[in-house]
Amino acid sequence: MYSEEQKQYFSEQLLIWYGRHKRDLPWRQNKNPYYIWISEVMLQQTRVDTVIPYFHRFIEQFPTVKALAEAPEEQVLKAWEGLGYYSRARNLQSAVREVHERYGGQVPNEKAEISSLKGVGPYTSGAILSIAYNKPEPAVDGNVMRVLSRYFLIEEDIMKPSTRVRMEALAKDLIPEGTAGDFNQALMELGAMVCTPRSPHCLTCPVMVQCAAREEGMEEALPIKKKAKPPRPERRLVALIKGEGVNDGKWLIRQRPQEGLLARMWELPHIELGHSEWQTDEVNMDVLRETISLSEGIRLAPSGWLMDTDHTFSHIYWDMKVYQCSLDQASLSREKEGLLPFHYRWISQEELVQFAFPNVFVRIMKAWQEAQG
DNA sequence: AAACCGGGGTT
DNA sequence: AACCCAGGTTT
Repeated sequence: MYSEEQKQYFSEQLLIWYGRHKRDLPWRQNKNPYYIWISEVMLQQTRVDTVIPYFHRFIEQFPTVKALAEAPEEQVLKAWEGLGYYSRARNLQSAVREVHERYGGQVPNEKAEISSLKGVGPYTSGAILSIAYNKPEPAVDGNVMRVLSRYFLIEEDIMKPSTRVRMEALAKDLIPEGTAGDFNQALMELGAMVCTPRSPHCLTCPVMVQCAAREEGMEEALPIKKKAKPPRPERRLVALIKGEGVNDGKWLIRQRPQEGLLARMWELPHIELGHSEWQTDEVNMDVLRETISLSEGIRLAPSGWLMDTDHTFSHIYWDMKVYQCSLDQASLSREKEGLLPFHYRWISQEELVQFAFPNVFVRIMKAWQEAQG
C-alpha cells in the first residue's frame, strides 16, 4: 500500500494546519448533532457560502428535532427554496420525524441506525458520526477524493463507486486516534481552500513535500473523472396568467406532481414543446392555449410575448418563452362554479411568499414585477 | 453502472 | 463555456 511515513506525515501536518487555518463556520459553533446533520445535508453538492444564510434561517425556524418533525412540509420546502435538490429537504424532514418518534429526538450515533435514515448516505453518516460524536468513520466527499487522489497519486476514476469505497478505506486508515471530527473536516477544508480543482495552491499546502502528484507534476491532471453527459434540451412555453375581476392582481399558479423533478413545488403553468424549432409568437400562443386546454381543461387567452429565459438543471436544459395570458370568458364562468383544476390556485403577490417555487420561476416573476416599475 | 435530482460560483 | 460543488436514491 502506501508507506507509513507518508501517511503519518499527512495526518499530522494536516491537523496542525487545520488548527491554524480552519474557517469560523456557523455549524462549527458547537457539536449539536441536529445542527451538524442539517449543515451536512445542505452542503451536499452546495457551496459553503451558499449554505450559510440558509443554515441560519433554517435553525432559527426549526431549532430542534421536534420543531422540524412537527412542521408542515410546505414550510420546510419553502425554507429550502433556491437551494436545489429538494428531495434533500423532504428526506431530511422524513428522517427527522423518524428520529423524533423512534429515537426520542436523539440523533443515533450508530452507523447502521444513522445510515438507515432517508437522505443519509455514506458521506453524511460518516460526517455526522465523526464531527458530532468523534467516531472514527471516514467522510469522503469530492474534496477528500481530490486531495487523496493527488497526495497518493490514485489514477482511478472517482466517478466509480469502487473508487469511493477504496478512498473510504484509505481515509479511515488515516484518522489519528481520537481526532476523527477534526481530521475529516481538515481534509475537506484543505480541498476547499488549498487543494482546489484547478490551480491548486501547492506552495501553501502543509503536505506539499510528500505529495506524490506534485512530485510527478500531476496535480492539475488529478483526480481522473469521466465526463458527464450534457443536459438534454427541452423547449417550454410558459403562461403568466393575470387575474381579472375578483382575481384582479393575482396570478394563476399550479403545484407540480408528487414525484419526480421539483416534486410538489409550485410553478407557472407551462407546456413542453415537442418539435425541434421555435415557431412564431402567434403559433406559440395558439399551441400554448390549445395544449393547456386539452390537458388541464382551462382556456387561456394569450395576449403577447413577455420574455425569453433559460435554466440548466444537472441533466436537463430548459429553453423557455414566457407569454402574458388571461383566462377567457368561458373559463371564468366555469371557475365561478368551482371548476379550476385542484392543483391550480390564484395567489396575490403577498401570498407568493408562502409557496415554494423553483428558482427559474422566481426569476420570471421578479423580472415581470420589475418591468411593471 | 447509469440515470435522476438544482442551482450557482469559478476559471 | 466547461467544470465542479461537504451526495443520495432509483433503476
